[in-house]
Amino acid sequence: MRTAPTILHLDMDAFFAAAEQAAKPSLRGKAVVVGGLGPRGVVSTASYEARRFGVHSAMPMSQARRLVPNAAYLVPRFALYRAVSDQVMELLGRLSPLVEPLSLDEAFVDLEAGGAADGEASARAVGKRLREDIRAVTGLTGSVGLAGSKMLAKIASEQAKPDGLVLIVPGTERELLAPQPVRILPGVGPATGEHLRRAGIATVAELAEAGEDELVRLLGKAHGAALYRMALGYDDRPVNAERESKSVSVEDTFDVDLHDRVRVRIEVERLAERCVERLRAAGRSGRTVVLKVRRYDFSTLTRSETLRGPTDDPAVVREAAGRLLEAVDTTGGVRLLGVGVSGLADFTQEDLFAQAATAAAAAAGEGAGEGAASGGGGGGGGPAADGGESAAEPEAVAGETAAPVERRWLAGHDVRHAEFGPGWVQGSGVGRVTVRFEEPGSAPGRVRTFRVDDPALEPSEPLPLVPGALIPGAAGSG
DNA sequence: TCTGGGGTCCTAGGACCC
DNA sequence: TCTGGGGTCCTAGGACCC
Repeated sequence: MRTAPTILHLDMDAFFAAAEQAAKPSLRGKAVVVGGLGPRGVVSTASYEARRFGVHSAMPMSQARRLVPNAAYLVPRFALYRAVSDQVMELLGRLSPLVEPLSLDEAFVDLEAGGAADGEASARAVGKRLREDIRAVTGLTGSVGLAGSKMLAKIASEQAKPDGLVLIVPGTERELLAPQPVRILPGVGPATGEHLRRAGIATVAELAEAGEDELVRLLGKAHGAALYRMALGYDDRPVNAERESKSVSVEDTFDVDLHDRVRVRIEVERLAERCVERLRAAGRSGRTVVLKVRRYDFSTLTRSETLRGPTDDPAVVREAAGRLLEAVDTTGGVRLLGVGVSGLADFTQEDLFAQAATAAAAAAGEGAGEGAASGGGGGGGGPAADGGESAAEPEAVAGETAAPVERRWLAGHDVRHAEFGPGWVQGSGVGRVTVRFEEPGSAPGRVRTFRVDDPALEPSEPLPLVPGALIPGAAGSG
């Protein structure tokens, strides 16, 4: 807890939907819903225009379509959101070395650590300037909360939404929180809220009155104690810029339930491979393999197996996941499968063996020379040291690009036409693809339809939302 | 056309060790 | 032989968040 409101929380407004509206001028001011478009999709983000009709995150897409049949429905384009997120995080990094991203569109910043602000006036000025910079660089709006703690800064940004700034003056926390419903506190969701309601606790004031012992009795040791402190407005968690991920997982919900055991097995193996790809891309390895199964009736179970050492070997993870599957009853059908790896390390067991071998060799007085790749902090992604296979990667891929693969025109994705220029796919089917020709910063554009195999039409990368603004990592840094 | 995907943290019981 | 406790690891599930 500090006496100056120098913890900043930034939350971009309706981030995915706003990014799509910025990318597609014809959607500005219109209801836009981003999420899964399959039969079992849910809403990721709805634009404020769509929220007015009751659409919100996590709502089944089918329900959203009933509420707003005329909205634009789009799949998420994470490459675009990540690029915009990088721009925003770069701006935050200019304020302080202590930036803690919570997701693509949210972060805490410790303004004191950066020397950017030391009191109410300077903090407010920094927040105001940040919002202006974000708008200038990304074309999007973000809301800012400023307070003396993470919890209050987050509550402040929520109150600031959309497109605002709220500063909570230190010392006023308790009176501000007291009349609020308990659900305002982070960590109080539907279950805890209901639990407390049944105990006659509806507001933060009542939470504080109940006392720590009572809350621990109701909710358990950690949760009860944490909630009591938060109810008093007390929160001294530091902004942590160095959080490392603790697990990696992938999962798929199928459009229709899977019944065929062989098919289930194949899907599990595919998921294991995708999971390992992500693991390796992050330069990590893991010891515990987790299989997740959601059955036809939505009942969900997990089975896990801890290996003797960390691995990033697809075969090892695939086989572990396969063993775990054998112990699961899938009669009735499978709705979702997932494979995850936790117990992450920066080294694999093979690395350790290699290290041990190197050490042993060194001890034996042999190869004193260069072997010592390892070392502590190293990012060094290098997979196993042993000779072998490394040559195996690029050429197959290179060859494939040249071949005329069947192109799929994904709704909402960017394209470029040799004659008409940049646009995006509005829809496709029966051999035709409909494109709207517009781009960030342009006037709303017109629609044209082409044959799906029109050679003048090609997929393209997302364009910067503000023409001319630099997307970090795209061109040379400068 | 009910209910995504990627995470974090906590609890609780059993095994095992001291 | 009985009694007791503490700590750590593993597994499974649940709540919560974006």
